[in-house]
Amino acid sequence: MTGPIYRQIAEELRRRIESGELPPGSQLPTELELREMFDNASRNTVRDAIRSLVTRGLVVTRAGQGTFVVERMVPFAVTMSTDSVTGLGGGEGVAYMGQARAQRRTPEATLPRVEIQTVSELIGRELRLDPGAQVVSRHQRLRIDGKPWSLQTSFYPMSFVEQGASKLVEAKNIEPGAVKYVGETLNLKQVGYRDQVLARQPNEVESAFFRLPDSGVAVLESMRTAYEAGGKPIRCTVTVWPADRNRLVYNVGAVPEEVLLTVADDQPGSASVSSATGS
Amino acid sequence: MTGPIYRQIAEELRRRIESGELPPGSQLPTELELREMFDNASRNTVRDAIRSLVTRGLVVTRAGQGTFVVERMVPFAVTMSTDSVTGLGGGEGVAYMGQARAQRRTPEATLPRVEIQTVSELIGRELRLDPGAQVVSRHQRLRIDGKPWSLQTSFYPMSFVEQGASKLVEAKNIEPGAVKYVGETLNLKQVGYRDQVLARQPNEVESAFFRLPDSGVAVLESMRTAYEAGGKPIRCTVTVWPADRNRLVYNVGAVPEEVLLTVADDQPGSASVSSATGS
DNA sequence: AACGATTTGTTCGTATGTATC
DNA sequence: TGATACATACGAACAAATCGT
Repeated sequence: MTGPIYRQIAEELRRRIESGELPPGSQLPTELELREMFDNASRNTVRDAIRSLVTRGLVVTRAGQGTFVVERMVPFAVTMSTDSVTGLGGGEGVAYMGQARAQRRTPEATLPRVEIQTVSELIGRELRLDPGAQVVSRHQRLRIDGKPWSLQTSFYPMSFVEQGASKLVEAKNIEPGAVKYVGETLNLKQVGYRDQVLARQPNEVESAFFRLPDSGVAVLESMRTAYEAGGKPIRCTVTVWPADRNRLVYNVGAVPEEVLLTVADDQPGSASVSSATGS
Repeated sequence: MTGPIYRQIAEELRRRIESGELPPGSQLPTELELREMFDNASRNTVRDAIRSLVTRGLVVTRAGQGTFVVERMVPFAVTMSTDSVTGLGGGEGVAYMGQARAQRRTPEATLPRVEIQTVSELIGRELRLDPGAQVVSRHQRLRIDGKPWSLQTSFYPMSFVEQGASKLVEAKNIEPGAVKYVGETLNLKQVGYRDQVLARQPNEVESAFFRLPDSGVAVLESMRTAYEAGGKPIRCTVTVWPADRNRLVYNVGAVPEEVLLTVADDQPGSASVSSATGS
């Protein structure tokens, strides 16, 4: 056919996977078997083909065992906003909102690791602080059913601590919720927030914590900046999830209640695949 | 050190890139030069190291030219929701909202490619249609400044057409906006929507349209389901963007106006990198 | 616990093709 | 046209992980 050999092999395997001939969880032929199947191509050529499937997230390789079609777990729906039902006017721990909605699963968080840092350029712009200003960062690792789920870091202006919100620098959970605590202590009420959502490749720390394979799985990152009534930013929270088992849900305006309780249980990409077919 | 040679080489190169010693756009040493730099490792070993950097999105290779540190373009902020300023109670083309906000850039869309399909399981669940029901799909490709930007497909129940919204099956832009047209024709008013955001590896069509490299760049997908006052879904829109040059912005509640107009111009991952450092 | 068989992972050498300048 | 640089392909050997005996 056309194109390099490793690509032809990869395409053929992809066809068999997507047709269901190689169902999720099943083992691919070994590299030696694939060699024979494809005109005695070199083992390295077969491995190039497999590598391209790994990068696309279609298969995983396990040393000593074989190569397997990925079994996607049920994606977890993280509710990021709900106008109608919850009516979250101001108070509660916005950063924990999604976690609290863990349907039928039990979330747990490590104690926060608290640091006082010179603000980065990025966070400084969000919190509208001068370069060189100090911020409190509170970092947590969250798990669901014991499995790593998200990494989260919240940044507050150090001035909040000086003005009396001293619990911010304690490495303990702030019980009524950090936003509520800051609101009560400093008389600041959260009236809105802005989420910036992006996807990127994981860094080393994230790969290790989430136990991600060498490649193929991106992470979703949300940077949430919360504002008080005067329009001043109160805090900035950066949360990172592995993209293969999470989706972020934003409800805007009136959304039927039964939909709000729905758990997403489909395969990602299905919609666009069908829509994009046939240039 | 520890670990395989190609990993050591990759780590060393990554260090030089992130320290600024190899700034964005600069050329890496050639494979032969890298061979000499790293204890006369095999050229294949050097290539393995570079490949891992490509997969992480740190460098790109160009045949005949060399390997270069990636230059990220300014990420485009796609506004997905604004409660306060725009006050989008119901009408306007929700799916085009983000595009209309193209700051200082000129968006253009292809004419819609219209198809009548049997509904997929995924879309059927969103639109609450029975299996086997028919839907109208309207597919568009959007560009900004002539460069590919997003792929978008909207699905409507075929019953809408039978009830009089005949423009839905015409391969032309619906001028007042499709949602408005449906609303006026069928007396349905959009009162809310639900966005599901995920990230995944691009499929073939997407890779081709967005001209994505073989690996390293994920796509962001948003599936937006719009609801009318009775709680019935009106339409479902799936939009896909390349993740390396877009971020989705959700404004909830009161967000200061000057923030709404801000263009994001930072590097992704900066926030979490600093926060995650030091386990 | 030890061993062998199987399977993927790493590393090397070499040759040739293709893109770019 | 030639030189340079990455892309593809092959063969070979040994390492490391896994599993069953």
